[in-house]
Amino acid sequence: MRLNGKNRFPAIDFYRYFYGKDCKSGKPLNLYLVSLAHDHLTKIQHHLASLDQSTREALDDATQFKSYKKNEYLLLAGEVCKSGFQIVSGVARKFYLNDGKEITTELFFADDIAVSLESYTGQKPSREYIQALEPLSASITYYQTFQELKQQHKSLLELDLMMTEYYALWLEERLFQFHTLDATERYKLLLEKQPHFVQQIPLTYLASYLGVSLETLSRIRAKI
Amino acid sequence: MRLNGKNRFPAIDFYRYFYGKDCKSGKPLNLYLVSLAHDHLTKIQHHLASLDQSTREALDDATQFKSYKKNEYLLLAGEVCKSGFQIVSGVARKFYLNDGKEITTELFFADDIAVSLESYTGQKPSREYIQALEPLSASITYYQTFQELKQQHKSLLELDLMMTEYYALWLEERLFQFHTLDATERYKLLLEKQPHFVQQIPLTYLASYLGVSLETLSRIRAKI
DNA sequence: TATTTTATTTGACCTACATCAAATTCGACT
DNA sequence: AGTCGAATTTGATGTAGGTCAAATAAAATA
Repeated sequence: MRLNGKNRFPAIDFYRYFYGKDCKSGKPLNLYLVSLAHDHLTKIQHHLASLDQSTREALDDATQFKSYKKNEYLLLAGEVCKSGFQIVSGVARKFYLNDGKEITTELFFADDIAVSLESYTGQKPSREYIQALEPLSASITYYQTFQELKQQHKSLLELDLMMTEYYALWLEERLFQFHTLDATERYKLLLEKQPHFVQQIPLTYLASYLGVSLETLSRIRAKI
Repeated sequence: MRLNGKNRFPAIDFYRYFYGKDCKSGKPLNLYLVSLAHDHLTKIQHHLASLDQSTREALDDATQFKSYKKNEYLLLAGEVCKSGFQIVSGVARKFYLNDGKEITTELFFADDIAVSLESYTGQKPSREYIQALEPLSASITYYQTFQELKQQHKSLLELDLMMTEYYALWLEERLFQFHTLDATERYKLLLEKQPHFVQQIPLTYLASYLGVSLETLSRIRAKI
């Protein structure tokens, strides 16, 4: 699949976690990442822009489109995550089951790449589900193929490293937020920095993603 | 610095996050990683073992030892994390300040590699501190040097990717635990799987690492 | 060994948030 | 428009764990 010249593996949501200040006090927050993630994404963009022609073509040729209906699963727990899904359009979520309850850990929008890292990197059964929340189309790159491509094109190996670093930074940021912000602050931050999350994601999933109960999130919204 | 043949960049604590069951019920836990991290470390070990001679020597030559006194900082907030620290002996912690309070995010033992990822990968001022908790010696590899080595030796680029993946998996596991276990369960798990943490780390830091107050941890210990 | 300092425990109280349950609003479909 | 089911809100109540303060215990230093 080719997108003639248009960057692939690009944005991973450019605005995600580009936070600058504490939403409670309004004063600069002692924030872990602040603009870090932003810089890191810029780095990735640059890297992508400077991929040589043959690499880009090899990469494009290795991918294919696939469409999913609303609520359809891109990945089921128990399956091996044999490919990475770059969202072309639509919205998806990643979640796991604990004690019979779904815990949503990540939300995916256009350009984001959805994988279950543990399953993908180890090629073992996933404990996570990836589910389309609305009709969705994704460009798919198979693990096996990408592994081979990385051997042939060092720049793709570098790309993989950068994206993994980015994910790790994102996880650090998430941990940071859970440790330092209360539910209201987390919601306000989301509202400020990723308003599309709030607009497009059903409350249940949003609450789970923010680590609060549905009822509490509802009260928070009423209060603000 | 050479360690004639002995693997470097190795363990990162082989037993870390190799959990199999729920400490509350004793029944198998719907656990995210279970043996995943273990497998991933095995993969890293294999990769290390199969580095070719020239690569290993280049790597060894690029490192040097450094010793730190108790409470001395390997990295201060505000500084750029210009190197990775592989602990040879001693114990260290990573923490940041929030609202004047220290939040400990990671504990390092022999063979672990201590860095501030955001600072290291972006070569920008760190928001985290890394501090020796007792007399410590570390083998140091400079960022700049390692970047160059990665260009010359693809296997080191692959190594970096694997280690970053490992760190991301570790972060996922940590998030998982915070979402699914209460303070007592987290402590019990730590006690079961990483007893050396409990033995060697002062309670204050341990509490912070577990995300509870000092007093609560003290009560948990009294209760068990 | 006595004395100060630091680490840990214990107690009393409080708050953010969960849980359960009922009410309401919103949408989809006939 | 009217009906059914799902999503969201609102209410009442419970609790894990935080905070502040005081009491020990342990460690360091004179």
